[in-house]
Amino acid sequence: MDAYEKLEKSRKRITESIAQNIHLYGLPPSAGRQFGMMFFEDHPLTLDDMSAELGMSKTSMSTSIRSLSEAKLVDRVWERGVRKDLYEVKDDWYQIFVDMFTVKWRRAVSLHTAAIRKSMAELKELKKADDITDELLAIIESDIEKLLYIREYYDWLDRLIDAFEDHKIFDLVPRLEEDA
Amino acid sequence: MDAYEKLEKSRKRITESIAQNIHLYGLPPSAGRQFGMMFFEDHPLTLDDMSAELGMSKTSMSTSIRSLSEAKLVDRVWERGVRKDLYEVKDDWYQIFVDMFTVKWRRAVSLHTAAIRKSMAELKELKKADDITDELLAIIESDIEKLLYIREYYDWLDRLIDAFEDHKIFDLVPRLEEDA
DNA sequence: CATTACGTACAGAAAAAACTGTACGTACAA
DNA sequence: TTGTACGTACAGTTTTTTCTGTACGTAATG
Repeated sequence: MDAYEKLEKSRKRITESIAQNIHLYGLPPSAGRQFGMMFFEDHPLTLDDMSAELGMSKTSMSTSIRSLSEAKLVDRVWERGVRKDLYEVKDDWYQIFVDMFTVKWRRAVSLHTAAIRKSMAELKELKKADDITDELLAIIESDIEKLLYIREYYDWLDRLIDAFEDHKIFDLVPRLEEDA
Repeated sequence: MDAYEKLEKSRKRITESIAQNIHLYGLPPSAGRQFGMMFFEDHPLTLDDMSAELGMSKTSMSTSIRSLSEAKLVDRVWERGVRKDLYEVKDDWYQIFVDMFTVKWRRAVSLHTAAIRKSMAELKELKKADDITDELLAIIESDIEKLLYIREYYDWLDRLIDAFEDHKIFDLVPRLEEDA
């Protein structure tokens, strides 16, 4: 094995490690491979570059780069005189984490909150109905209690997301461990 | 639609909302449905109960309850005189979030860190070889820089996980919003 | 001891997700 | 205007995941 192959092997291990864990970002392994490969390239790549490098179809590159882009792991960049779309990985992994966390959980909180609001309204309406037995009323009250609890939880989650988004999290857990 | 159906509809909305978002916990929608259903039941359930309630096979219940258990969303409980396994959802959603976060990311950090250590050692070894061109050496140095960066990032992530695990996160983002 | 109830391993079926090639719309170039 | 290069929508295929039914090991019961 020559030096170049050894280098490739070293890179491949890291890339595969990323590929195996990218599901934490809601992305398939191939997107992780794409990200890893781009991470070791020091310049923006076109879809054709990626296609050639990974031996996958351009269509796949197109769809997965969109996923990577929506999860904010890559940026589209412009270069004078280049007609093709160019992409590069973001270089701030802390910010990548924050963005992923924010995007993914904000959406979840939003969907859940909407569902809770609707169901809560229905239950309160139902409570007023006059054909309600005491037994059923107790269940309704119990469900309302549960919804109040999870609404409170989602409020906490929302504030947690804020703490990431506005970087307050770095006050609690500093980026750099300054050694003496 | 009678009152009971209305109640079911209200519950179903919440349960479906959970099912659609449980992928954030690395679980399939059906596990979310299972969790949601159990959330509204006020007593522990057997696999047969779940099977009947969700209209799915007992085998499926068994496998998905294991996933829910590993992700620490449910607990197995014991009841005198009951031979069947009983499960109930954890009632502390804040702790559920913390556990999921901890379990999922700790594993990722561990795997990544191991990969980085290996590749780093290889690269340092490779640097010493005498058949290395200046060009290749520059690439190796560059890769080492990159690995140093992500190692630092994973160290931060590890400390972030600590902050969740030991509940310091609740100092930054308090559980209860105490209003005046 | 035999019997019964229970959970799950395993293999196959069904469903979902990822990937590919073709075809088309758009935009720049000549 | 015509031609060319590009990205992606879409339909079909492959791969992966999820779900089911059968069969078996284990433990409690009589």
